[in-house]
Amino acid sequence: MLDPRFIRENMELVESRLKTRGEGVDLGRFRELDTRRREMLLQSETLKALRNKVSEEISRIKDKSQAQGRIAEMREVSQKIKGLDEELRGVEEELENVLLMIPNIPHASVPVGTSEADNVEVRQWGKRPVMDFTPKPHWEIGEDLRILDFERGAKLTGARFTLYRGAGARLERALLNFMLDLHTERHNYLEMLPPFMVNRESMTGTGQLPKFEDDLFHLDGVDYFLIPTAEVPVTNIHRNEILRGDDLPLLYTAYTPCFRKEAGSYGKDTRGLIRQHQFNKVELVKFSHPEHSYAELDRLLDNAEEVLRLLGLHYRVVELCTGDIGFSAAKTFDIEVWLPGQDTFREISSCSNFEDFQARRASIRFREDEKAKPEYVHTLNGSGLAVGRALVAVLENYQQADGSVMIPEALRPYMGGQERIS
RNA sequence: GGAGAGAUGGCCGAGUAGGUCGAAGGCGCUCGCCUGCUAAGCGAGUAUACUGGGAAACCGGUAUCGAGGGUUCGAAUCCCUCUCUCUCCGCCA
Repeated sequence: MLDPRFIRENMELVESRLKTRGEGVDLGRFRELDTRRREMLLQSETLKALRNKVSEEISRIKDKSQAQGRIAEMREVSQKIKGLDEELRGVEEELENVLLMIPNIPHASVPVGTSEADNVEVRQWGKRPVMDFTPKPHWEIGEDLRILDFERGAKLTGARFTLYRGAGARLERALLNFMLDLHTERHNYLEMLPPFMVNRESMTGTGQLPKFEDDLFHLDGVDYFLIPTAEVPVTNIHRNEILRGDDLPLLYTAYTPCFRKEAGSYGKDTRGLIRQHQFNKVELVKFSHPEHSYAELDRLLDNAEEVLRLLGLHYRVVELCTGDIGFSAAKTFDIEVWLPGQDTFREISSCSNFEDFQARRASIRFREDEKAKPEYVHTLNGSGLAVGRALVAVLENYQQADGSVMIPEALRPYMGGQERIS
């Protein structure tokens, strides 16, 4: 959520900055409601001040029969207040809804663009593996080795669900343990294991709601949602809290499955593991001092890249343009891993600084020191990494001419020393 | 799922015949005094949000005692609903 006061005072600026996202945001409604709200608030509060004053006078009168006139008067004042407050509540509710639907303002450094095509490549690491045979896509590798079973996944649940079998299941587990160990032991993140379903407040805090309810799985009978990313529970750990400035930055990592309806992606990536309704992810989340959040973003991105470097996987880093960054983000870098089986780079991590956008929604603040006023923290997060897609990358990059797959050095301790899947 | 108890400020904890309670007291914290240093002691201060005025320092108003409604001139205190926590029973990994 943007700061309403900031919008009020910088209407044109906000409107033009948001326009670069490609969504026309009309702030006229905001201005109308905001003005109306303050007018009504003033009226209501003036009457309340009067009532408080007179009520206090009444309390001092011993003989209440002397106070009948004023009591009657206040009865009317109270009626008026009640009416005003009711109307005010309606206005505030609508204002809140308007505010919750306004996306974050992109950081000044974000390249302006309208689509994915305008994203800017920042760097590449490693190079494409040399293969003297035609590389297979991972779904073929997985089926041939009988470690991925798409048909039975579909039987058990439906499209976009997969059964991992044997070494496939273990490879997935190896990857996520490897990632968690790296981030906790080498990068100083604190491991969390949060609930995999959360309530509406949490989803609103990070920005999934109210705008993207269609993308979420909702439980029947209780108002809970399956999390689409660990970002939601982990960021909301500190919802409605005031943190100590000394404790910042807080670095958390968490493995969770992620559940997404992928509404609107019908027909896209229908084969293989790329786009599933359920996938595993190791997430990195930071609560940062506002002044250091961009330095923290660079570090977070590097922490995520480190996973790929240790796995020896070729990748590139892309800076998303204004037209492509997410609703809540002020700036985002994607990491895309090379997939020989598909002859292309595919997103495997997305690292963002949300600045105070989520912090304001979720009311996550800190005090610089004991005396200081609370300020909003900056929240950041990034995948470190998407485990399913990492498995895809391993299969496709380490496939051999004979159909087997070499296991990257770094993962072997997690595979009981196994060097190859065949 | 059944029965009961509870939810007050950073923490602990008073406050139920409704008014002077944003809320006693203690702890913690901040500043000052004092002691050669430390501890102890003494004094003052110590919530948040919105809002009006002001360049600002700051001054004023309103709200907040789990959340939401109700009764009343007036509610932390009375009534209703909900949420959460704890205890016991049942069920269960």
